[in-house]
Amino acid sequence: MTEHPAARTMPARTAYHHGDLRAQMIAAVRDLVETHGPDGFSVAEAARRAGVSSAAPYKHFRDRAEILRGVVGEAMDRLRAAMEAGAATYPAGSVEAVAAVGLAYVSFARAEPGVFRLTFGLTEGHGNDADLRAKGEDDFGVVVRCAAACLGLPPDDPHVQACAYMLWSFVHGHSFLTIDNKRSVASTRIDDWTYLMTVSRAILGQANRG
Amino acid sequence: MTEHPAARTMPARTAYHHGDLRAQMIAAVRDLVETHGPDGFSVAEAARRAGVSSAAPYKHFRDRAEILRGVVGEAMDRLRAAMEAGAATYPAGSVEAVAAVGLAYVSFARAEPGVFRLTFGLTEGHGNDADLRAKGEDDFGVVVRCAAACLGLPPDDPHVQACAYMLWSFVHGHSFLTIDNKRSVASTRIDDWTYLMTVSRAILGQANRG
DNA sequence: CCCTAGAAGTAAGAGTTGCTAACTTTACCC
DNA sequence: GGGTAAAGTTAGCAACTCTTACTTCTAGGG
Repeated sequence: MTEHPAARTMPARTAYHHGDLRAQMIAAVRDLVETHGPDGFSVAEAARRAGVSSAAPYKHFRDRAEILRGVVGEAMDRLRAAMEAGAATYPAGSVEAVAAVGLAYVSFARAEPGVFRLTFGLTEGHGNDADLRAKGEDDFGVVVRCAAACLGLPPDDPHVQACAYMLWSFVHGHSFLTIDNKRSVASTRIDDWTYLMTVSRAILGQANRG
Repeated sequence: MTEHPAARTMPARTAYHHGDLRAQMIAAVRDLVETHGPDGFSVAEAARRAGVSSAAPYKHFRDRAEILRGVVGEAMDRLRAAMEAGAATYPAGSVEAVAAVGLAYVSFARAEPGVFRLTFGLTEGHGNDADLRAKGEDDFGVVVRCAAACLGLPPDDPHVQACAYMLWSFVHGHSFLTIDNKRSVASTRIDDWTYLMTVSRAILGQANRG
């Protein structure tokens, strides 16, 4: 799916065995993370699934952590795409568009809890990675733009930034509690959409109507 | 600190070498998790730090996961204590008390990001653990009671539950984004206390003044 | 068309880890 | 004191990460 830097230096698709082990490794790891949890994967097992020796991946990744970074980067791309798609289903500037972005976020977490947890949980090694940081800002940018459109303010307005951050932490927390099953602790069964609409309205309205 | 079940079956403090390897293991793992990240610990290294052979821990824990569960359980106890202490610094029923609970939560995450991440991130193996589940409900109970007092409603009121859940997901998300350094993505530098007060007021006020 | 550089793979191995099995040491209780 | 059981030890297996040295395939220039 995503085009990787390696595609530049490589004739793409015409190599020793696969020609595209990097992408296949990422896919395999994504699968493993999803089925066995974020730490329940091994590069050995992923290599096995890709049909190569356990040393082969090290021609494409420096170490285990870099493989994870690859998975996370790809996930962040997909998350952003999902958020943008969500926003696009409602008129720009509407509260619904904001809520839809949140729904896309939560849906992603629910659909791929392992990858989601990995993406936001394993920031030990790759927290300083410039590439991932940029992707993170891109993701946040979607929220910011929606909030800005809704509030009728420029995206760099401090109020917009504050609102976007609030929305993000809300949705992020909700996502985590959902996949951690902590949600059932509260005796209420809240519908995602109405929940997100309520929250979005509360946060955005607060600045608007004041 | 915390009294463990093992203390019952054991003469406590008068054994082979330590008499309390279980607690020392938990402490060692907590340290390792804090310094090397949630997956950057090994039971071998923890045992080494405790001054015992790498097989010794298995007399007290079934496996690696159970050690983690021990650390998480202890952390949840401390988190609850911190939240209760926070609430107690303001008059019962005040919005400040609610915000203080949130501040305790965020402070805990900031002080022990590794343990915090472990507590809420590693729900793969021990998500079904009854003990941890109970502790999680206890933690949530603090929020519920504060919200109930603030709203002047019984704790089992659906509205209280919904508000408490909202508050929790908000604070939870904020905590995670904070320790993930995602916070600096937003160009605003928000003070924790005013942030939490704003949020608490918004969520609780919404039902109150309507 | 060959031949060479280098990318992409393999096999073998060092070192660490999780966990088990079998044994030993210690403390308590009668 | 002797028996019992908890709490520790050593030894060892299988698996994993990552390295080194070797092989194989492909692309591209002369």
